[in-house]
Amino acid sequence: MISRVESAAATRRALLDAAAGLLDEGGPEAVTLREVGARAGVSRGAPYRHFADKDDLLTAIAAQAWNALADQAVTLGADPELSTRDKVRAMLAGMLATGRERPHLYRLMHRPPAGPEVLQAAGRSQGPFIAALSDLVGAAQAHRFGAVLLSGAHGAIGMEASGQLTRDKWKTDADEILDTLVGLLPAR
Amino acid sequence: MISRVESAAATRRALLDAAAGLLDEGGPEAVTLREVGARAGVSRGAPYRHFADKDDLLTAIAAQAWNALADQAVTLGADPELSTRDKVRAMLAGMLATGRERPHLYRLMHRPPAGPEVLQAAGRSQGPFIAALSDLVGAAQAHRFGAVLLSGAHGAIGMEASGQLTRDKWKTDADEILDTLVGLLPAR
DNA sequence: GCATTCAGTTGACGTTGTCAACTCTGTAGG
DNA sequence: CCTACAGAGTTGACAACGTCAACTGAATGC
Repeated sequence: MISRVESAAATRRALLDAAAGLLDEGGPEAVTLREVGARAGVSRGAPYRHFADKDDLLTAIAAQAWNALADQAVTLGADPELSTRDKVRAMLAGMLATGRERPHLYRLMHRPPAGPEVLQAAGRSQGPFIAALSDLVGAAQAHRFGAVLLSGAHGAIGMEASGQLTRDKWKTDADEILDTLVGLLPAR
Repeated sequence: MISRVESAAATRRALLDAAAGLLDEGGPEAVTLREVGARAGVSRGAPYRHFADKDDLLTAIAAQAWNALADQAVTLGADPELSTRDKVRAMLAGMLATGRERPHLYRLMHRPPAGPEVLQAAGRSQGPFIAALSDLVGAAQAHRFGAVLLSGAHGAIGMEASGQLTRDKWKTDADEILDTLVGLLPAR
């Protein structure tokens, strides 16, 4: 038997999935509440029972994506097979993979201004990152290194997405930039 | 006496200025062709005499902004008072200033996918940048260094704009990240 | 002087986000 | 078991928007 709250939660998930799918397939302008509702099997007004407005729905998608990245970071941080340096590298590579496979979602995740919901989810993904860096460079330097690494990775992903970072022009790509950035860390 | 082509060019400029102003003041959703026309003193249909559609108008604004940055870079590159390292630093600082003072415009400049018009204007701004780096690290390494520096700067600007790079959380800011990045270059 | 070109206007249409009123159905309280 | 309620979902309506087609008018070239 499906209770009412279960059914409502399922609809909410269906709406999020539908919107994320439309975003991936057709970019931001393809995400219309009417089409989101249709894909989720409900009407155009149904989303307003679960989200304040369209922006709120998009924010929820961004937060969800950040949380998925956070889960991945937590898993990587706890992996005993990986060196600390490889953990850092893998966390940045996870961001790069999102940027390449789901560019519109990636851009949505960095849409300003980030609300508290998104900031918290993003912060959760940065916890294991800082922890790994603390192992390598000490707690005092971890934040400064982290900011440089994260900025570099985020910038490379963005420039690659917009078509500005091409191997043709720069003789390199985002992967190599990640290598260079991680290479700044002491090897331990 | 104002000829017809002069008047048309003036209207085109007025449309660009109006759209850029609306973008700065109210973000992307504040840029409506109706309001752009009103600010430029023409009707809602007038923009279609100068731009294919709204997207084309936004692209023109992005290209214009890149060209302004390119002009600045050219001037900096030719400044005999500045050390090569200071030139590089100043060029990146120019990007940072745009990102802080006109965040919506900055985001528009990096909107994917960048059309040829935007790519060319952006490339023009990168010429002096590469030239300065060649002075410091040699032509062979200039591109690889340039990609890292530009990625780092762009990422820091973007994270600051979205509210993710705060001194409270990272004990640093975009200025210091720029210093760190430029510090990677040999001092000459 | 005349035809032409082209910037600019206006009316219209489809799409979209959003609200208000409505229906319907589990669920809680007696 | 019955009733009242809460809340998920639907539908009609509206304003705003991008865009097109038809139209106007004036500067330009011959």
